[in-house]
Amino acid sequence: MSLPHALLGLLSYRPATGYELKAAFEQSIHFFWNATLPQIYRTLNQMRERGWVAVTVEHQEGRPSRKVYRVTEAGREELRRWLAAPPEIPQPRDPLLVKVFFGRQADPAVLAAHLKMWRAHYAGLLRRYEEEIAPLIHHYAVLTGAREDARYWSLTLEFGRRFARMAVDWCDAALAVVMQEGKAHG
Amino acid sequence: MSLPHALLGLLSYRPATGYELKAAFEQSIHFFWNATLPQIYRTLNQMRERGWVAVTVEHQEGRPSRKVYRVTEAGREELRRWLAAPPEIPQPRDPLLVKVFFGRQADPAVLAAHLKMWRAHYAGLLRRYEEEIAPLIHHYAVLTGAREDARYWSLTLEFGRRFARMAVDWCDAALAVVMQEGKAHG
DNA sequence: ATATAATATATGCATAGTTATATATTTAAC
DNA sequence: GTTAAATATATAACTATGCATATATTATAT
Repeated sequence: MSLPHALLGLLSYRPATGYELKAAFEQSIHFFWNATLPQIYRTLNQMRERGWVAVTVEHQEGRPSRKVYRVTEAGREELRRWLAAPPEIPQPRDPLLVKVFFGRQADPAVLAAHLKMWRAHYAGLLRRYEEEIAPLIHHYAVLTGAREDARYWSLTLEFGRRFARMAVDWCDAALAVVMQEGKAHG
Repeated sequence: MSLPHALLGLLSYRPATGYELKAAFEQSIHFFWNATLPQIYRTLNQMRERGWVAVTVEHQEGRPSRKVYRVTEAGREELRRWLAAPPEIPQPRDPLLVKVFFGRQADPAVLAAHLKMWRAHYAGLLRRYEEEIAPLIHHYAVLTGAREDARYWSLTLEFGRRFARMAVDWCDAALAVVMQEGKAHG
C-alpha cells in the first residue's frame, strides 16, 4: 500500500490538513494513485498512532478547528526506507479490457460506443496534462524553488502523457476492428 | 467490480471448476484483471446465490469431488447486460510512479535500480506476449473454432503490447534523467 | 523411499477501498 | 432572502482484496 507513504511525501513539502491533502492529491498523485477523503482521514490516524505524523489543532474564532498534520523524524525515516524498497509491480485492473475480451458476445455498436467514450477520456486527459498539469509543475517549481523536485514530477507527467497517447491510438485501432465487425454482421 | 462478469465470460465458453478458472485467468484475463483462488471460490458462491451459475458435483473414485460450474440463462443475461453497460474509467494505481514522484528524496542509484527492475519486467512481458500469448490465441482459435472471439482477444493483447512497449521506452527516458541527476549530485 | 509440485476446495483474518451520512461554517450566485 | 458550492472533519456500513492456512489426492522427480 502506497497511501501512507504518498501522504508522508506530500507532508514532507509542507504541513497540511486532511482536506488540503485531498486537494493536493487531485492535482498530482491522483493520476497514478487515488484516495477518497475518508480513506485519507483514517490513514492519517493510523500514521499518528505509528508516530509518523504529529497533529496541531488550530483553534479559530467562530470557525471549526483545523487539524494540521506534520511529518515527524520517524515519518521522514519511514519515507526514506519506503523509497529505497523495490516497488511492487502493479496489477492492472481495467474493466474496459474485460469487456473487449468478451466483446464477441456484445453488440458491436455498443462496444464501439464504449471505445469512443474511452478515447474521449484519454484525449481529454492528454489536453489536461498539457494545459493544466505541465504549467502547474512549472508554477510550483518557480514559486517554491523546488526545481529539483520538479524534474521528478515531470517524469510522472511524461508517463501519463505517453500512456494517454498510447490509449488514444489503441482505441482508434480497436474501433477500426470493431466497426469492421459491425459492418460484416450487425 | 468485474470479477463475477469475467468469470461469467470464461464459463460462457465452457463449464469449469474454480481451479480451472484460475488457470484460465492466468493465461488471459490476468493481464488486465487479477484474482486469487480464494476470491474466485467466494465469488462463485455469490454467483450461485444470485442464480447466475449452477453447480454439478462430480464424484470421482478415490479423488476429491470436482464442483463444475456452468452459466445459467440468468447468468448469460447478466453478462450481456454488463457488456452493454458503459465501462468505468480505471483508477490507475502504480507504486513506482509514487516513488518517482518523490524521487528527489531518494538515492538516485536506488531509484535507477527500481527503474531497471521495472524495465526488465515489461521487456519480459513483451517477450511473453509474442512467444506465449499470441500463439496461444491462435491455438485456441483453431482448436475450438472461436475465430470470431480470437479477434477480440487479440485486441486486448495488442493493448498489452503497446503498454509494455510504452513502459520500456519511458523507463529508458526516466533512467537517462535519473542517472544524469546521480552524476551531478551523487 | 522421500519430497515436491500439481490438482482441488475451501475458511479465517487482516487490509484496503467505496458509499452514505452527519455536522458546521463561509462565500458566492441567483 | 435563499440556494448552492466550497471548506473542514469525521464515522458507519459495506464491499473487495490479499495472505496464511487447512485438507486431501495424484504424479513426478530425486
